[in-house]
Amino acid sequence: MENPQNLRGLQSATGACKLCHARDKCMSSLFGEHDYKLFDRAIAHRQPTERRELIYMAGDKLSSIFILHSGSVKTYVESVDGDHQITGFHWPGDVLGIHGVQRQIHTDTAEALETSSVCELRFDSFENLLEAFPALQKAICTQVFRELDEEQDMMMMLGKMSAERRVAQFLLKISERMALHGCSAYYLNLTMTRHDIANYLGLAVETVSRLLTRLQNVNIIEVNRRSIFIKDRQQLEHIFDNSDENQDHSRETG
Amino acid sequence: MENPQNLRGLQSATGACKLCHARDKCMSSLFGEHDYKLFDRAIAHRQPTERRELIYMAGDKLSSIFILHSGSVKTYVESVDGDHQITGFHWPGDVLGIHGVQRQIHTDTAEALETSSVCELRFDSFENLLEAFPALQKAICTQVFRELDEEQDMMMMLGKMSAERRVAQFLLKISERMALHGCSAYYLNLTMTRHDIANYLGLAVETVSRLLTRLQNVNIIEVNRRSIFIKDRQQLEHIFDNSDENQDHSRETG
DNA sequence: TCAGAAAATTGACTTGAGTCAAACCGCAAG
DNA sequence: CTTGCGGTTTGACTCAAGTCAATTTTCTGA
Repeated sequence: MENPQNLRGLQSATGACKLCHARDKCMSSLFGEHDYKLFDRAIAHRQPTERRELIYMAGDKLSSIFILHSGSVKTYVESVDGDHQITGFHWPGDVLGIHGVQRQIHTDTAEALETSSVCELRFDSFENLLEAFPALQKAICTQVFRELDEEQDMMMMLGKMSAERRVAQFLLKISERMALHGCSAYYLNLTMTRHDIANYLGLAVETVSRLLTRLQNVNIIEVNRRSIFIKDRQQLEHIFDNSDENQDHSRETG
Repeated sequence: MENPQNLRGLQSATGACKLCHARDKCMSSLFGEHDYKLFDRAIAHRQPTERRELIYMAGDKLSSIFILHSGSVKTYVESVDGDHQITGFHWPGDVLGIHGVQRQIHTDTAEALETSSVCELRFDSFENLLEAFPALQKAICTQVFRELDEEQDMMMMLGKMSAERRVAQFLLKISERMALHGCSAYYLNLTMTRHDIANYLGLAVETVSRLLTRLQNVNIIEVNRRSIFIKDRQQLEHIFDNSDENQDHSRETG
């Protein structure tokens, strides 16, 4: 197996991190000057991944983690019967593959939603990786705990929220995320299909479609296929946290 | 702040781990002879926690993690509007509080379902804790990644499964867990209310109740309040993974 | 030992969201 | 420019699961 310090292939990215547009969102920014160079050297760039192509697959041996450089990605887990649940959408700076890092087997599958590129951080064992990059420990920890938090939010959503509320939350989440990237928080350009959204939110496609048009009819958003313009963010937030004052206790609260 | 090596209070547990009945399920068992003694010394026993009492609360400063020694516990997260989602039920050997360990703030609340006791592992910072107990790093990692996996399963359940399937899965999960503890895998003695179960599964109490009686009527289980006897495990598994061959694609699969 | 509260069950009724089916739109390949 | 296909929307209808309400059972504490 390779050593993190080794360069890998022709496309190794020495110095590339310094120029990377996503640098401030990437964990590379957490390294000091010295470690940073090491890190930069250990990173390899892959050929861009096309829409529908997989970056890795559940069950695969895990020998790298990936940092999304550009594009967008969905991750999902599969159940026995071929059904699957999308567990997250990802944007530049996000780390992919962390989930399986300890058992060295991917537990989820990562699929590009559009042409995307990832930086690959190879290692032969998790322990060695952390030894080679002590600064990485904190970064990975942060990432893992963030995922735990996100999954908790998700459970709350899937267990307790009405369809309308889910859609509102979804739009708000994307909006916030876009803002983080210096993109408009109001003009969203979705890269996932309605199917993906529906699956992620635990709804039927038709329901998502209907709710989007309903939100359009009451002048909260403007929908045009994959583009969504948020006209009245306040109302959207209101739907998210009040959900119209009824339906609130529609499910058991323990 | 205290140091992990310091004993804490009169109830410090020197040697107690060696005698603990839950030892083989506890992370103390991961330590070698030397580290083990240190660990044992750093652990303090608390007064037993009564039913409905909290072990810790979301938002509290986190200065310990807890290992459940006896009894059972539920953890839940709260949303803005006072609603909450139960994120897990816990049994002896389980580690509680890991979730907030990095930010040093509890993100969930742990409440005893019956008189329970926990072992407390105090520390002033996560880093110091790991320094003091290098062996702990792996144990905590394992725990964290297990939680990630469990939350993924949970998302799958909440997003995709019919009510009947959820209940079947719930019973099977409890059954497996009981078996791990040397208890019967067939005779379950639940410590949580129907409300708790309903909340956990994202259903209404009435639905849970009805499904349990339905399963009883078709002779798969026998229900008597909190006691459930699994008469036909195979059928139960069948419900879980086939869910009657219909309803399978009731929700979008992306 | 008894009263009141909490938990659990059951029935009747409602409804949010799913299913089925048809039509529509827009891009990409020929 | 046409055709096809994947993705999206819309309408009509159904049903799983929720709500409301009443009753029973069990627990708790004075």
